[in-house]
Amino acid sequence: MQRNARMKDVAQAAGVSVMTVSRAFKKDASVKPATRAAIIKVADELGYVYDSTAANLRSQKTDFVAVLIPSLNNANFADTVGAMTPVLSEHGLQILLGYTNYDIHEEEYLVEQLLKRRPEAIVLTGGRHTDRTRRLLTAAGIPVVETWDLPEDPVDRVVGFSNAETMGTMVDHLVAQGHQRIAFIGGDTDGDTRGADRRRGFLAAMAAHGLETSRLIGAGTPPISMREGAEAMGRLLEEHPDTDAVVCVSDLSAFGALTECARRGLSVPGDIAVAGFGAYEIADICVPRLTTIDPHPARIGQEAARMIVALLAGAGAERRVAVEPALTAAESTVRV
Amino acid sequence: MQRNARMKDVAQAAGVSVMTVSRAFKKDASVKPATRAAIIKVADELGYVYDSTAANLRSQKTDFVAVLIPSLNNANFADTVGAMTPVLSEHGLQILLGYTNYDIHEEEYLVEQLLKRRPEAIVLTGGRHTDRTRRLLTAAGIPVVETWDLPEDPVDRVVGFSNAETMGTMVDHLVAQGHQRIAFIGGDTDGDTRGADRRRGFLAAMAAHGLETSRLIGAGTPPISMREGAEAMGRLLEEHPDTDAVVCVSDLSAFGALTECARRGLSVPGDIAVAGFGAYEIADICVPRLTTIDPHPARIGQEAARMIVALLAGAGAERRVAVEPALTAAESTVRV
DNA sequence: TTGAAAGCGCTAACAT
DNA sequence: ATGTTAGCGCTTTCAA
Repeated sequence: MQRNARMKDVAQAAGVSVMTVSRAFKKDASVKPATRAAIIKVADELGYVYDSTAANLRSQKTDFVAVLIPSLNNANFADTVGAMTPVLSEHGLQILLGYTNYDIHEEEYLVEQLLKRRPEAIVLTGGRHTDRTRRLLTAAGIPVVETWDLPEDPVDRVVGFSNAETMGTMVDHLVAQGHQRIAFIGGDTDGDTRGADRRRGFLAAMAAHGLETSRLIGAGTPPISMREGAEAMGRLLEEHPDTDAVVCVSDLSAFGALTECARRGLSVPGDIAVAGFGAYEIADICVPRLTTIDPHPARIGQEAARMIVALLAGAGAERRVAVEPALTAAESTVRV
Repeated sequence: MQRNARMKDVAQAAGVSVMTVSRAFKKDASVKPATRAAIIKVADELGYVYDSTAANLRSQKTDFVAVLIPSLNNANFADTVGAMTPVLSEHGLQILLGYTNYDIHEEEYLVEQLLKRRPEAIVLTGGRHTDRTRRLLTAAGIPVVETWDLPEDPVDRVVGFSNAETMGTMVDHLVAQGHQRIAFIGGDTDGDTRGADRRRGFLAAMAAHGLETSRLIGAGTPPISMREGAEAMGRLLEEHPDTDAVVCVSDLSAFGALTECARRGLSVPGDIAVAGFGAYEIADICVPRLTTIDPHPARIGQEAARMIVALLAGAGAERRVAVEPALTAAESTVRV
């Protein structure tokens, strides 16, 4: 077994031309089955490994799809990527993953780096980017899909939902449960643009109900952890002891808030109702179960991947696919 | 701004040769600053984007490091990858990530696919692979780093710890707390080889203490979710009501077990002690806090990345780096 | 400090 | 069903 066999070596050993080897490897129907079998056998013996870097250059196709998410360590985004993978893989496409740490400048850097790899398409999380990012994306001339948002002026295509509007559903639910003095626990900065949109949506919905919007607790720099959620809950209970419900920017911070209540001997929802966002697994198993909003992360991924496959096949695709989030009311806000 | 400018176009527009443009882009000191500035300016105006696919082929370097993890949706592995990223990125290396769904055959497929992309090195999770995977890896002639395990016969290099031996620490701790009738909740299959190693380690440690090893609860196909942990806890309490402690294969299943106790009105650790594995954030915030083992996922990633950087620089590196896990005793197993 | 020639390992296009 | 020729967009190498 010789090191670093090339297609040429396989061709020589099999007594055919390089082109025939190339065809045999891409399952071109025009290669005689016996010839292909012989080639595959020889290639195996030589330990030949196909070199896609050469194919990429010659055919001007990399079969890469660049995907940018805010964080690797987030079940929601993992679900979106997880749902994209089989759809893309089925069409020979491979994901080139990057994570931005919730920073649009980091995103700009990554977009620049990834475009050099000549992906066939690019998927972003969120609808807010630097001007330069937008320029780079537009100039790249490939399908661009923004997800987890539904911006007014998408770069190209969008699959997602309005984080702001969705909060209206949550506030409506809490108000219907009889809550009025409702607080919001979220990030201090707009680094997590989706989190910031949720805060804005919360304020708008409260105002629409004619409710006071002073109970805004900053829990730290996004993403907000369980611990930060717990700390914020502590501050909320001290600064606004008469609060009767709290909406958290995610289920993780909401769970942290729950634990703080447990440690203080407060009953949820008896003393205070707690709601989250994201439909993480924890929401459905913690005690009490968390009222949350399911943004259907896997559906977003699937739709985005389908869109890309269609566009790369030269077929059309909608510019805007709305994936409607669903509120799941559970024990943490519903008094029995 | 013209579409698809090449280096040649930039060279023409700047009135220099392609080679000078190439040098200007890689910050070759031999290019006169003024020349470089002019080239960068022209490139910008043309909307030129460097094409690494061509460079990859010619220089036989992709600057890719392939990294395989069992699942995207796991904070432990995300931490490992997250710690590798900055170290590699600093040296111009980019991660090409794949996930195996805890399946060594899926791993084999991915290794085969990824090697075609000609990565400079490859990082795997775990020390158990198919024979073909091992052959492919060996033949690739690049640094191979196995992580999250400490196999006897590594393919090349290892950074990790013994999942089996680490369980000894946990059993010792529980025994020291006065527990004897200790159960284990883990996967039904060996798909998660690390989980299976933990189960084996648990059995060995129990035997070493002369304790009964019949309380093995299968919680489903790995990875074991919170929900499966809760269900398994339910079965454990029914089948072996006199159990006084339970070790779970991960903090996630352990948390599920905790919630089941809470729903049944059982006190932890008063009625039964519960321990996990992984030092996930939840272990340190749930009520009661979980006794767990911190395998230092970030340290594993950092060491693996450093090893790769060293090897690619032609420097030496240890074949075997042990990262010692640490037990954190907390409320869930310690009676006050 | 810059340039010219050659070529990385494949595949498109055309030929037979 | 298979082969020949040319070339993808860079960088290596050698030269000046």
